[in-house]
Amino acid sequence: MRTSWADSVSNSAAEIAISDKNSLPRPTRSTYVPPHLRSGSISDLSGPVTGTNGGSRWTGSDGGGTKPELRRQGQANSYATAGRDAAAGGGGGGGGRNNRSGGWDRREREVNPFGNDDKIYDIKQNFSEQENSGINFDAYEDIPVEVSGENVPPPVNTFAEIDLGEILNQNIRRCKYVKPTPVQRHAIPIALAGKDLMACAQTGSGKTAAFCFPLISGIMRELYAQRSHVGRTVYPLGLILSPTRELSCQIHDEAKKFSYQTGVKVVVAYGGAPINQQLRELERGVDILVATPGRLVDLLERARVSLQAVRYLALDEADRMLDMGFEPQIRKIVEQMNMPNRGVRQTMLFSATFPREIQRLASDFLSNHIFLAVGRVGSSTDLIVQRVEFVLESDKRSHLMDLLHAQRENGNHGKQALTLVFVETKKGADSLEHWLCMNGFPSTTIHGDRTQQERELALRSFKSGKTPILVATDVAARGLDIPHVAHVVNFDLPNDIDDYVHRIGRTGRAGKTGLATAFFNESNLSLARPLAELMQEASQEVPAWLTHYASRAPYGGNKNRRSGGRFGGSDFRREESIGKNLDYYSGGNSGNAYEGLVDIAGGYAPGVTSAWD
DNA sequence: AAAAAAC
Repeated sequence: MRTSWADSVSNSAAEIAISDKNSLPRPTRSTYVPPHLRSGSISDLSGPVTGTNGGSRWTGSDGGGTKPELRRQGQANSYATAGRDAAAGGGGGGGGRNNRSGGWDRREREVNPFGNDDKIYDIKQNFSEQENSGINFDAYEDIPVEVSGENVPPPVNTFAEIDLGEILNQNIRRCKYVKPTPVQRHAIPIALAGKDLMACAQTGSGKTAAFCFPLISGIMRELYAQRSHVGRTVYPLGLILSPTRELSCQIHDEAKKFSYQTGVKVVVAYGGAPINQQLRELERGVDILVATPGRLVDLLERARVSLQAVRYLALDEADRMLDMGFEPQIRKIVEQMNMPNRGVRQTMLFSATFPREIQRLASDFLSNHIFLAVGRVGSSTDLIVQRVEFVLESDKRSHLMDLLHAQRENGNHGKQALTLVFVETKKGADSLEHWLCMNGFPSTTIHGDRTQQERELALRSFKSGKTPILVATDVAARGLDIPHVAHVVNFDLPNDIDDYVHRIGRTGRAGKTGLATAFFNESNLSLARPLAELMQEASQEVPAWLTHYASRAPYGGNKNRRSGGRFGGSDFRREESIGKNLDYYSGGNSGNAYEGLVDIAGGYAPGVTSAWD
């Protein structure tokens, strides 16, 4: 029984894959060029992407003066053919897409990220299993959708409608995805059409796959986009950035599953871990680089990575990536590191929340983008039961203890359900964790003062149930897909309602239900109004005392950018054009499949989405 | 004020 979108493989299988990665046999020379390609002259390398001298894309100095030592693999005929080769386990079929990876057939070298769970070939046998794969798709029907922008491609209802190719389809089946989630149904066709995209979708609704599939598919399709390197500099074609190391790892793990046997190589780079291993991995070739910003800048400054060949840029948790703390770094990476300009590359931004001012800032990186919002009110799903309790600072620990005791007694055979406890500070995390352990609740903690090793150990220990309580700072607030989290406790509430949305989104994933409890007191007054509104929109019970605090809170005091208190899903261009009494889309919108608000999934007539609008 | 992100 699975609860996660991509991590449909059992934890143990995933761990095997991780440990195998460390013992992978490596080619003795990363720059090996197979004999049949050695005769390839440099003039063969002057394609649109790989041409160092005449190539229009590479205008930097990387190749200047030195003789470029580019690898180029045989042209693929079609990836469908490669897929048959791969499925048959056949040896080096000439021209297969898999040959991209370095000229020699490395399929046997590729760790199967699905481990022992790889049973896709008997589709019929697996069909009933798929239907029970733990993804509750019914929970995603009736979902309001807003799309704006020019020439929006229509959504699809099945993966079969999307021409992703046979290999990707096999991986989709291996992941036990039966049909696309709403964000996937809309975002994948938009991305495949080459459009820039800003996409808001609820936590846990399958965003990673929504940007990974088009990236992988696009890289497979582009015959001229051959992987290459100049000296020790590698040139990824796709770049995926995320705000935390653990999230980058998670995206990498999922992307590895999606790209299995496609020949598309995914590499991850993040701080806190020895750089040498990451460098070696990069040297072996990279098509899609998943990274945190700091380590990427390091790699760029060492000239071990160049962004000149990037055709796809995806920012996960994009509003976080563009907030005050990250924006300068992102701007440096995107604007000052030889990355092709917007409009040349394709840019996709994903998040569950998208404050209007961040949308405005993000438009610097986008070219005529399509805005997509998929989700129910509040962007907190109504799969999560939200509770708020008034708890004085001094009572928080004993109150938490009461909750944990009750939970243990109600739980399965006295086993503690996985509980994620968010606190404000790193010190507070350590001290609460220590206190819980002293009081008989096996706990661990994850925050930025711990070593990366400790952080990853904590996460594993929590996932496995060894320490069923994880005390965390906001490092764990976004994106992490931890199956079976039954309860999120906001021991300390965040100051920003968007952070609250992301935190509680660690439960209630993949269509499963979850519980979120918040401890509210007088130090959280600024959150009273947005929290009350959010809960009300999600049809949650709002305590009278909270309504009271909310009514006394000053208007506009918080940076609630939700006009009318709605879920953070509305195109800032639309709002601003309304404000200026201008129709931003007067020219281009007429040909749209959807104009304005259309409920595609729910079967409502247009205009009946007022509750959400 | 706090958190995250390179060495």
